[in-house]
Amino acid sequence: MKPRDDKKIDQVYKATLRLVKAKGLAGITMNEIAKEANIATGTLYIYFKNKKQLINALFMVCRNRSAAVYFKNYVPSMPFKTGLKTIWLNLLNYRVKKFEEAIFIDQCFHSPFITETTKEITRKLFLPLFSLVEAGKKQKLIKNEDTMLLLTFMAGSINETVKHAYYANRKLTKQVIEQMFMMCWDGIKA
Amino acid sequence: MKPRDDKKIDQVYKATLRLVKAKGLAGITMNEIAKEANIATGTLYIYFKNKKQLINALFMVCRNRSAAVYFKNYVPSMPFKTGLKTIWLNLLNYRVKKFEEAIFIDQCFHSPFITETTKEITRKLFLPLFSLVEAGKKQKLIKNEDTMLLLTFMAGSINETVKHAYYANRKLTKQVIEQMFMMCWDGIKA
DNA sequence: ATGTTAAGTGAATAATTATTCATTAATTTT
DNA sequence: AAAATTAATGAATAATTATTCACTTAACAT
Repeated sequence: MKPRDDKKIDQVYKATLRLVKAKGLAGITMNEIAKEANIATGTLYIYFKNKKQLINALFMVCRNRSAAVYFKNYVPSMPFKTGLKTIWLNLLNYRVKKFEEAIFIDQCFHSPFITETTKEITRKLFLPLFSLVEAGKKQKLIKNEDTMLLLTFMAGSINETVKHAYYANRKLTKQVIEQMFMMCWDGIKA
Repeated sequence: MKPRDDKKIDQVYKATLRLVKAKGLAGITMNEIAKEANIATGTLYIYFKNKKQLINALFMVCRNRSAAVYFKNYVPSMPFKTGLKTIWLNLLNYRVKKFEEAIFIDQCFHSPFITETTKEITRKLFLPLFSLVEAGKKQKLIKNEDTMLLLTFMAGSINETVKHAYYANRKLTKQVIEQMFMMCWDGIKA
Protein backbone atom coordinates (compact mmCIF):
# COMPACT_ATOMS: atom_id res chain seq x y z
CA MET A 1 0.00 0.00 0.00
CA LYS A 2 0.95 3.62 -0.38
CA PRO A 3 1.62 5.55 2.80
CA ARG A 4 0.34 9.04 3.44
CA ASP A 5 2.66 11.87 2.69
CA ASP A 6 3.11 13.73 5.94
CA LYS A 7 4.37 16.76 4.10
CA LYS A 8 0.96 17.23 2.45
CA ILE A 9 -0.84 18.26 5.61
CA ASP A 10 1.82 20.83 6.26
CA GLN A 11 1.58 22.10 2.69
CA VAL A 12 -2.17 22.49 3.08
CA TYR A 13 -1.78 24.36 6.35
CA LYS A 14 0.80 26.68 4.90
CA ALA A 15 -1.29 27.31 1.80
CA THR A 16 -4.34 28.08 3.91
CA LEU A 17 -2.45 30.51 6.11
CA ARG A 18 -1.04 32.29 3.09
CA LEU A 19 -4.45 32.64 1.48
CA VAL A 20 -6.19 33.76 4.65
CA LYS A 21 -3.57 36.43 5.16
CA ALA A 22 -4.11 37.63 1.61
CA LYS A 23 -7.89 37.48 1.31
CA GLY A 24 -9.38 36.64 4.67
CA LEU A 25 -11.26 33.62 5.84
CA ALA A 26 -14.27 34.71 3.79
CA GLY A 27 -12.29 34.64 0.59
CA ILE A 28 -10.83 31.16 0.40
CA THR A 29 -12.13 28.11 -1.45
CA MET A 30 -11.11 24.47 -1.24
CA ASN A 31 -10.02 24.68 -4.86
CA GLU A 32 -7.66 27.54 -4.18
CA ILE A 33 -6.24 25.85 -1.13
CA ALA A 34 -5.50 22.73 -3.16
CA LYS A 35 -3.93 24.73 -5.97
CA GLU A 36 -1.81 26.77 -3.56
CA ALA A 37 -0.69 23.53 -1.87
CA ASN A 38 0.14 21.90 -5.22
CA ILE A 39 -2.21 18.99 -4.79
CA ALA A 40 -5.49 17.97 -6.38
CA THR A 41 -8.78 19.07 -4.92
CA GLY A 42 -9.76 15.52 -4.14
CA THR A 43 -6.59 14.94 -2.18
CA LEU A 44 -7.73 17.53 0.34
CA TYR A 45 -10.59 15.22 1.21
CA ILE A 46 -8.24 12.34 1.93
CA TYR A 47 -6.61 14.33 4.68
CA PHE A 48 -9.62 16.36 5.85
CA LYS A 49 -13.28 15.40 6.11
CA ASN A 50 -14.42 18.78 4.86
CA LYS A 51 -13.67 22.48 4.95
CA LYS A 52 -14.93 23.04 8.46
CA GLN A 53 -12.76 20.26 9.81
CA LEU A 54 -9.73 21.60 7.97
CA ILE A 55 -10.17 25.04 9.49
CA ASN A 56 -10.79 23.62 12.96
CA ALA A 57 -7.72 21.40 12.74
CA LEU A 58 -5.51 24.27 11.64
CA PHE A 59 -6.93 26.47 14.37
CA MET A 60 -6.02 23.86 16.96
CA VAL A 61 -2.53 23.51 15.55
CA CYS A 62 -1.94 27.25 15.65
CA ARG A 63 -3.30 27.66 19.15
CA ASN A 64 -1.16 24.78 20.36
CA ARG A 65 1.93 26.13 18.70
CA SER A 66 1.47 29.54 20.22
CA ALA A 67 0.76 28.11 23.65
CA ALA A 68 3.83 25.91 23.39
CA VAL A 69 5.97 28.93 22.68
CA TYR A 70 4.58 31.23 25.36
CA PHE A 71 6.23 29.29 28.13
CA LYS A 72 9.59 28.87 26.49
CA ASN A 73 12.42 29.71 28.92
CA TYR A 74 9.91 30.26 31.66
CA VAL A 75 10.77 28.79 35.05
CA PRO A 76 8.20 29.02 37.84
CA SER A 77 10.87 30.01 40.33
CA MET A 78 11.73 33.19 38.42
CA PRO A 79 10.92 36.51 40.05
CA PHE A 80 7.49 37.61 38.97
CA LYS A 81 8.49 40.45 36.69
CA THR A 82 11.14 38.36 34.94
CA GLY A 83 8.65 35.59 34.34
CA LEU A 84 6.08 37.99 32.99
CA LYS A 85 8.60 39.58 30.68
CA THR A 86 9.73 36.19 29.41
CA ILE A 87 6.20 35.28 28.51
CA TRP A 88 5.50 38.71 27.12
CA LEU A 89 8.49 38.43 24.81
CA ASN A 90 7.47 34.96 23.70
CA LEU A 91 4.00 36.23 22.91
CA LEU A 92 5.37 39.10 20.90
CA ASN A 93 7.86 36.94 19.05
CA TYR A 94 5.23 34.42 18.14
CA ARG A 95 3.06 37.08 16.58
CA VAL A 96 5.97 38.59 14.72
CA LYS A 97 7.46 35.36 13.41
CA LYS A 98 4.19 33.57 12.77
CA PHE A 99 2.25 36.56 11.63
CA GLU A 100 0.05 34.51 9.32
CA GLU A 101 -0.95 32.21 12.15
CA ALA A 102 -1.79 35.15 14.35
CA ILE A 103 -4.03 36.67 11.69
CA PHE A 104 -5.68 33.32 11.10
CA ILE A 105 -6.43 32.82 14.79
CA ASP A 106 -7.93 36.30 15.06
CA GLN A 107 -10.16 35.69 12.07
CA CYS A 108 -11.29 32.32 13.32
CA PHE A 109 -12.79 33.60 16.55
CA HIS A 110 -15.56 35.32 14.62
CA SER A 111 -16.21 32.70 12.00
CA PRO A 112 -18.80 30.04 11.30
CA PHE A 113 -16.13 27.34 11.13
CA ILE A 114 -14.80 27.08 14.64
CA THR A 115 -17.03 25.20 17.04
CA GLU A 116 -17.51 26.25 20.64
CA THR A 117 -15.83 23.01 21.68
CA THR A 118 -12.69 23.90 19.76
CA LYS A 119 -12.62 27.38 21.27
CA GLU A 120 -13.07 25.97 24.75
CA ILE A 121 -10.35 23.34 24.40
CA THR A 122 -7.80 25.84 23.14
CA ARG A 123 -8.73 28.35 25.82
CA LYS A 124 -7.51 25.92 28.44
CA LEU A 125 -4.03 26.02 26.96
CA PHE A 126 -3.58 29.42 28.50
CA LEU A 127 -4.56 28.64 32.06
CA PRO A 128 -0.93 28.75 33.31
CA LEU A 129 -0.85 32.40 32.27
CA PHE A 130 -3.77 33.00 34.59
CA SER A 131 -1.97 31.45 37.52
CA LEU A 132 1.02 33.68 36.93
CA VAL A 133 -1.05 36.85 36.99
CA GLU A 134 -2.97 35.64 40.05
CA ALA A 135 0.33 35.10 41.83
CA GLY A 136 1.45 38.60 40.92
CA LYS A 137 -1.74 40.01 42.36
CA LYS A 138 -1.29 38.08 45.62
CA GLN A 139 2.23 39.45 45.97
CA LYS A 140 0.78 42.95 45.37
CA LEU A 141 3.16 43.44 42.48
CA ILE A 142 0.44 44.25 39.99
CA LYS A 143 -2.92 45.96 40.22
CA ASN A 144 -5.77 44.07 41.81
CA GLU A 145 -7.89 44.12 38.65
CA ASP A 146 -9.69 41.26 36.98
CA THR A 147 -7.06 38.81 35.77
CA MET A 148 -8.49 38.55 32.28
CA LEU A 149 -8.56 42.33 32.04
CA LEU A 150 -4.88 42.59 32.86
CA LEU A 151 -4.01 39.85 30.39
CA THR A 152 -6.01 41.35 27.57
CA PHE A 153 -4.49 44.75 28.23
CA MET A 154 -1.08 43.24 27.62
CA ALA A 155 -2.12 41.04 24.75
CA GLY A 156 -4.07 43.80 23.04
CA SER A 157 -1.20 46.21 22.84
CA ILE A 158 1.08 43.47 21.57
CA ASN A 159 -1.38 42.32 18.92
CA GLU A 160 -2.10 45.73 17.49
CA THR A 161 1.48 46.86 17.63
CA VAL A 162 2.70 43.81 15.78
CA LYS A 163 -0.02 44.26 13.18
CA HIS A 164 0.92 47.86 12.67
CA ALA A 165 4.64 47.14 12.48
CA TYR A 166 3.86 44.56 9.84
CA TYR A 167 1.59 46.67 7.68
CA ALA A 168 3.70 49.81 7.96
CA ASN A 169 6.71 47.64 7.14
CA ARG A 170 8.51 48.76 10.27
CA LYS A 171 10.94 46.49 12.00
CA LEU A 172 10.46 46.08 15.74
CA THR A 173 13.97 46.67 17.05
CA LYS A 174 15.26 45.45 20.40
CA GLN A 175 14.98 49.02 21.66
CA VAL A 176 11.37 49.44 20.59
CA ILE A 177 10.50 46.08 22.11
CA GLU A 178 12.11 47.01 25.41
CA GLN A 179 10.18 50.25 25.54
CA MET A 180 6.97 48.48 24.70
CA PHE A 181 7.41 46.12 27.60
CA MET A 182 8.04 49.09 29.85
CA MET A 183 4.75 50.59 28.68
CA CYS A 184 2.91 47.41 29.57
CA TRP A 185 4.65 47.00 32.87
CA ASP A 186 4.06 50.59 33.96
CA GLY A 187 0.45 50.09 33.03
CA ILE A 188 -0.19 47.02 35.12
CA LYS A 189 2.25 47.31 38.03
CA ALA A 190 0.76 48.06 41.44
CA MET B 1 -44.24 56.83 -8.43
CA LYS B 2 -43.33 55.11 -5.23
CA PRO B 3 -40.56 56.65 -3.12
CA ARG B 4 -37.76 54.66 -1.56
CA ASP B 5 -38.12 53.73 2.04
CA ASP B 6 -35.21 55.31 3.84
CA LYS B 7 -35.63 52.97 6.76
CA LYS B 8 -34.76 49.97 4.59
CA ILE B 9 -31.11 50.83 4.21
CA ASP B 10 -30.81 51.16 7.93
CA GLN B 11 -32.61 47.86 8.46
CA VAL B 12 -30.18 46.17 6.11
CA TYR B 13 -27.18 47.67 7.88
CA LYS B 14 -28.46 46.62 11.26
CA ALA B 15 -29.26 43.13 10.03
CA THR B 16 -25.80 42.76 8.54
CA LEU B 17 -24.08 43.91 11.70
CA ARG B 18 -26.12 41.50 13.80
CA LEU B 19 -25.31 38.59 11.51
CA VAL B 20 -21.62 39.39 11.26
CA LYS B 21 -21.36 39.57 15.01
CA ALA B 22 -23.04 36.18 15.28
CA LYS B 23 -21.33 34.26 12.47
CA GLY B 24 -18.58 36.38 11.03
CA LEU B 25 -18.17 37.92 7.62
CA ALA B 26 -17.53 34.48 6.14
CA GLY B 27 -20.88 33.20 7.32
CA ILE B 28 -23.41 35.61 5.90
CA THR B 29 -25.49 35.29 2.74
CA MET B 30 -27.61 37.86 0.92
CA ASN B 31 -30.63 35.72 1.63
CA GLU B 32 -30.04 35.78 5.35
CA ILE B 33 -29.42 39.51 5.36
CA ALA B 34 -32.72 40.07 3.58
CA LYS B 35 -34.60 37.79 5.93
CA GLU B 36 -33.04 39.39 9.01
CA ALA B 37 -33.96 42.82 7.64
CA ASN B 38 -37.54 41.71 6.89
CA ILE B 39 -37.38 42.44 3.20
CA ALA B 40 -37.28 40.31 0.06
CA THR B 41 -33.98 39.20 -1.41
CA GLY B 42 -34.61 41.19 -4.56
CA THR B 43 -35.17 44.37 -2.61
CA LEU B 44 -31.56 44.24 -1.47
CA TYR B 45 -30.54 44.74 -5.08
CA ILE B 46 -32.64 47.89 -5.40
CA TYR B 47 -30.59 49.55 -2.71
CA PHE B 48 -27.23 47.89 -3.35
CA LYS B 49 -25.57 46.84 -6.59
CA ASN B 50 -24.24 43.62 -5.10
CA LYS B 51 -22.83 42.08 -1.97
CA LYS B 52 -19.42 43.67 -2.26
CA GLN B 53 -20.91 47.12 -2.60
CA LEU B 54 -23.17 46.53 0.38
CA ILE B 55 -20.25 45.57 2.58
CA ASN B 56 -18.13 48.46 1.35
CA ALA B 57 -20.94 50.95 1.95
CA LEU B 58 -21.52 49.68 5.46
CA PHE B 59 -17.80 49.75 6.16
CA MET B 60 -17.66 53.40 5.12
CA VAL B 61 -20.67 54.23 7.27
CA CYS B 62 -19.14 52.58 10.32
CA ARG B 63 -15.75 54.20 9.85
CA ASN B 64 -17.38 57.60 9.41
CA ARG B 65 -19.52 57.16 12.47
CA SER B 66 -16.60 56.17 14.61
CA ALA B 67 -14.47 59.04 13.31
CA ALA B 68 -17.30 61.47 13.93
CA VAL B 69 -17.51 60.34 17.52
CA TYR B 70 -13.79 60.36 18.30
CA PHE B 71 -13.61 64.12 18.26
CA LYS B 72 -16.75 64.79 20.26
CA ASN B 73 -16.10 67.37 22.98
CA TYR B 74 -12.58 67.82 21.74
CA VAL B 75 -11.33 71.40 21.52
CA PRO B 76 -7.89 72.03 20.03
CA SER B 77 -7.06 74.51 22.76
CA MET B 78 -7.38 71.87 25.47
CA PRO B 79 -4.22 70.88 27.35
CA PHE B 80 -2.65 67.92 25.62
CA LYS B 81 -3.45 65.27 28.19
CA THR B 82 -7.07 66.40 28.49
CA GLY B 83 -7.50 66.28 24.75
CA LEU B 84 -5.97 62.85 24.54
CA LYS B 85 -8.18 61.55 27.31
CA THR B 86 -11.27 63.01 25.66
CA ILE B 87 -10.49 61.19 22.46
CA TRP B 88 -9.47 58.05 24.31
CA LEU B 89 -12.81 57.98 26.08
CA ASN B 90 -14.72 58.57 22.86
CA LEU B 91 -12.84 55.71 21.26
CA LEU B 92 -13.63 53.40 24.13
CA ASN B 93 -17.26 54.42 24.28
CA TYR B 94 -17.72 53.88 20.59
CA ARG B 95 -16.44 50.35 20.83
CA VAL B 96 -18.57 49.61 23.85
CA LYS B 97 -21.79 51.11 22.56
CA LYS B 98 -21.39 50.08 18.94
CA PHE B 99 -19.78 46.77 19.60
CA GLU B 100 -21.22 45.20 16.47
CA GLU B 101 -19.78 47.95 14.30
CA ALA B 102 -16.38 47.55 15.89
CA ILE B 103 -16.38 43.82 15.23
CA PHE B 104 -17.52 44.40 11.67
CA ILE B 105 -14.75 46.92 10.98
CA ASP B 106 -12.12 44.53 12.38
CA GLN B 107 -13.34 41.70 10.20
CA CYS B 108 -13.47 43.85 7.09
CA PHE B 109 -9.80 44.74 7.13
CA HIS B 110 -8.90 41.16 6.25
CA SER B 111 -11.66 40.42 3.80
CA PRO B 112 -12.06 40.12 0.06
CA PHE B 113 -14.87 42.68 0.05
CA ILE B 114 -13.18 45.92 1.01
CA THR B 115 -11.22 47.56 -1.77
CA GLU B 116 -7.92 49.31 -1.17
CA THR B 117 -9.61 52.55 -2.18
CA THR B 118 -12.19 52.21 0.56
CA LYS B 119 -9.50 51.45 3.11
CA GLU B 120 -7.46 54.43 2.02
CA ILE B 121 -10.39 56.86 2.10
CA THR B 122 -11.43 55.84 5.59
CA ARG B 123 -7.87 55.96 6.86
CA LYS B 124 -7.79 59.68 6.17
CA LEU B 125 -10.61 60.21 8.63
CA PHE B 126 -8.14 59.69 11.40
CA LEU B 127 -5.46 62.15 10.38
CA PRO B 128 -6.43 64.67 13.08
CA LEU B 129 -5.49 62.04 15.64
CA PHE B 130 -2.02 61.97 14.14
CA SER B 131 -1.62 65.71 14.50
CA LEU B 132 -2.56 65.50 18.14
CA VAL B 133 0.07 62.89 18.90
CA GLU B 134 2.68 64.78 16.89
CA ALA B 135 1.96 67.90 18.95
CA GLY B 136 2.36 65.90 22.15
CA LYS B 137 5.74 64.67 20.96
CA LYS B 138 6.90 68.20 20.11
CA GLN B 139 5.94 69.34 23.60
CA LYS B 140 7.91 66.39 24.97
CA LEU B 141 4.85 65.21 26.85
CA ILE B 142 4.91 61.75 25.34
CA LYS B 143 7.63 59.42 24.19
CA ASN B 144 9.37 60.19 20.94
CA GLU B 145 8.27 56.95 19.28
CA ASP B 146 6.69 56.46 15.88
CA THR B 147 3.27 58.14 15.96
CA MET B 148 1.42 55.17 14.56
CA LEU B 149 3.09 52.94 17.16
CA LEU B 150 1.86 55.12 19.99
CA LEU B 151 -1.64 55.25 18.54
CA THR B 152 -1.87 51.52 18.02
CA PHE B 153 -0.60 50.89 21.53
CA MET B 154 -3.52 52.87 22.86
CA ALA B 155 -6.08 51.54 20.41
CA GLY B 156 -4.94 47.97 20.86
CA SER B 157 -5.44 47.87 24.57
CA ILE B 158 -8.85 49.51 24.21
CA ASN B 159 -9.97 47.12 21.50
CA GLU B 160 -8.99 43.95 23.30
CA THR B 161 -10.24 45.13 26.64
CA VAL B 162 -13.64 46.04 25.26
CA LYS B 163 -13.84 42.69 23.49
CA HIS B 164 -12.98 40.84 26.66
CA ALA B 165 -15.43 42.85 28.79
CA TYR B 166 -18.09 42.02 26.27
CA TYR B 167 -17.45 38.30 26.03
CA ALA B 168 -16.89 37.82 29.74
CA ASN B 169 -20.06 39.84 30.30
CA ARG B 170 -18.24 42.26 32.57
CA LYS B 171 -19.37 45.84 32.80
CA LEU B 172 -16.67 48.45 32.36
CA THR B 173 -17.32 50.72 35.33
CA LYS B 174 -16.20 54.35 35.56
CA GLN B 175 -13.48 53.19 37.96
CA VAL B 176 -12.15 50.52 35.64
CA ILE B 177 -12.19 52.95 32.75
CA GLU B 178 -10.26 55.55 34.73
CA GLN B 179 -7.64 52.98 35.65
CA MET B 180 -7.38 51.83 32.08
CA PHE B 181 -6.67 55.33 30.90
CA MET B 182 -4.01 55.61 33.55
CA MET B 183 -2.39 52.45 32.23
CA CYS B 184 -2.28 53.87 28.74
CA TRP B 185 -1.06 57.26 29.87
CA ASP B 186 1.69 55.83 32.05
CA GLY B 187 2.71 53.76 29.09
CA ILE B 188 3.07 56.55 26.59
CA LYS B 189 4.01 59.58 28.69
CA ALA B 190 7.55 60.88 28.33
C1' DA C 1 7.19 -9.97 -10.64
C1' DT C 2 2.54 -9.67 -9.32
C1' DG C 3 -1.21 -8.54 -6.54
C1' DT C 4 -3.08 -5.61 -3.17
C1' DT C 5 -4.03 -1.51 -0.97
C1' DA C 6 -4.44 3.08 -0.32
C1' DA C 7 -3.00 7.67 -2.12
C1' DG C 8 -3.62 10.93 -5.74
C1' DT C 9 -6.21 12.99 -9.60
C1' DG C 10 -9.44 16.26 -11.68
C1' DA C 11 -13.58 16.22 -14.15
C1' DA C 12 -18.39 15.58 -12.84
C1' DT C 13 -21.98 16.38 -9.54
C1' DA C 14 -24.22 18.33 -5.63
C1' DA C 15 -25.00 22.05 -2.77
C1' DT C 16 -25.02 26.54 -1.81
C1' DT C 17 -25.38 31.28 -2.77
C1' DA C 18 -25.63 35.55 -5.66
C1' DT C 19 -28.28 37.77 -8.84
C1' DT C 20 -32.11 38.49 -12.07
C1' DC C 21 -36.71 39.13 -13.65
C1' DA C 22 -41.65 38.66 -14.49
C1' DT C 23 -45.11 40.09 -11.71
C1' DT C 24 -47.61 42.71 -8.06
C1' DA C 25 -48.23 46.62 -4.96
C1' DA C 26 -47.81 51.25 -3.60
C1' DT C 27 -47.41 56.15 -4.55
C1' DT C 28 -47.61 60.20 -7.22
C1' DT C 29 -49.05 62.86 -11.17
C1' DT C 30 -52.33 64.36 -14.43
C1' DA D 1 -59.84 57.81 -11.13
C1' DA D 2 -56.75 56.35 -14.44
C1' DA D 3 -52.04 56.36 -15.98
C1' DA D 4 -47.41 56.29 -14.99
C1' DT D 5 -43.58 55.15 -12.41
C1' DT D 6 -40.89 52.88 -9.26
C1' DA D 7 -40.50 49.88 -5.12
C1' DA D 8 -41.18 45.25 -3.51
C1' DT D 9 -41.58 40.35 -4.06
C1' DG D 10 -39.75 35.67 -4.25
C1' DA D 11 -39.36 32.00 -7.43
C1' DA D 12 -36.23 31.01 -11.16
C1' DT D 13 -31.63 31.20 -12.96
C1' DA D 14 -26.75 31.88 -12.98
C1' DA D 15 -22.56 31.53 -10.74
C1' DT D 16 -19.74 29.83 -7.52
C1' DT D 17 -17.99 26.47 -4.50
C1' DA D 18 -17.90 22.06 -1.83
C1' DT D 19 -17.70 17.36 -2.32
C1' DT D 20 -17.65 12.92 -4.71
C1' DC D 21 -16.05 9.25 -7.60
C1' DA D 22 -14.27 6.44 -11.40
C1' DC D 23 -9.96 6.03 -12.55
C1' DT D 24 -4.68 6.13 -12.33
C1' DT D 25 -0.44 5.78 -9.84
C1' DA D 26 2.80 4.61 -6.27
C1' DA D 27 4.39 1.82 -2.51
C1' DC D 28 4.49 -2.25 -0.08
C1' DA D 29 3.73 -7.44 0.81
C1' DT D 30 3.98 -11.98 -0.77
